[in-house]
Amino acid sequence: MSESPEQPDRISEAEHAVMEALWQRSPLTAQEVCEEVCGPRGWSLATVKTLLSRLVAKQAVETEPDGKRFLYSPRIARTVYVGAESRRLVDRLFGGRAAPLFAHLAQSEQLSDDDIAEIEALLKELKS
Amino acid sequence: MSESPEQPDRISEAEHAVMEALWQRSPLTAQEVCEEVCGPRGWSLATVKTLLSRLVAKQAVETEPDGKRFLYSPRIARTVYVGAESRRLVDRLFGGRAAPLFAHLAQSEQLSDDDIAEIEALLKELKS
DNA sequence: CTCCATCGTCTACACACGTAATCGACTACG
DNA sequence: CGTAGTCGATTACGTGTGTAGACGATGGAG
Repeated sequence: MSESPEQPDRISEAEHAVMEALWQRSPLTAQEVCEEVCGPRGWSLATVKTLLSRLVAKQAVETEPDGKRFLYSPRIARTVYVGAESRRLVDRLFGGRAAPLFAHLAQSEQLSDDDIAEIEALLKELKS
Repeated sequence: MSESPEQPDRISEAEHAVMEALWQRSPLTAQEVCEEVCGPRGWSLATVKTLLSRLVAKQAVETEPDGKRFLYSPRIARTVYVGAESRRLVDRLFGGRAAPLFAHLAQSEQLSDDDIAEIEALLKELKS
């Protein structure tokens, strides 16, 4: 069989920071991405360029030529990424069930009153 | 100052599998850990030995001599590990707020009816 | 006492990741 | 037209990780 499943390469932590910038606004040049992330993470432009290349190789980002440079845009939606990562965590730590995760967050007091209110509202909505 | 903060080394994915075995039952010998995990992951005993050493180095596992071999036990509680990992995810993907995670799970239909019922019960409890 | 099975330790090696310098091509200014 | 700046591509290098073989000590069987 053709190697279709193509389990998409994982996006690393550093790469994720770059993705966030692109999810916020795109397309961006490498320069612009750097303006977003180099400060907070203390990176050089070279680092961002490397990360962008790797993301392109991983097919997580696509390029569009613009004169002599490239414009970069995400090729995978943030929701998809976030969903996959959440699922990974839930699978790995909670046997695939979301309720124990919730229970854990609740018990360890990582839920604020606002969170609880918000979740209640969501629940109500879900039941209708 | 003495190097107290000692941000504990991260436990890698493979190491985590070993931890799960120890959390389920401990103390165990390397041999016994292997009986638990080597099959499913297709590992050799040597691999488990390496992972156990690294976990000892990371102070995530402690040893107790038993004749010529060691018995291994977890040094960090599963709840602590799970809490830290959950927090990491929530911080990285949802700006530290748990409600959006919940919303995401709900929207992507990763919540079963059972989950919802269970969470409702938890909520009721939280409010009392 | 001798030898073998077994234990933990050491060493190994390829690949991913974080981080960056360098290089050859090209463009825009003078 | 030449040259300085900028761009992506290539190369680099240390560390962590996945995976495991080799080795020296040692305890138990005979």
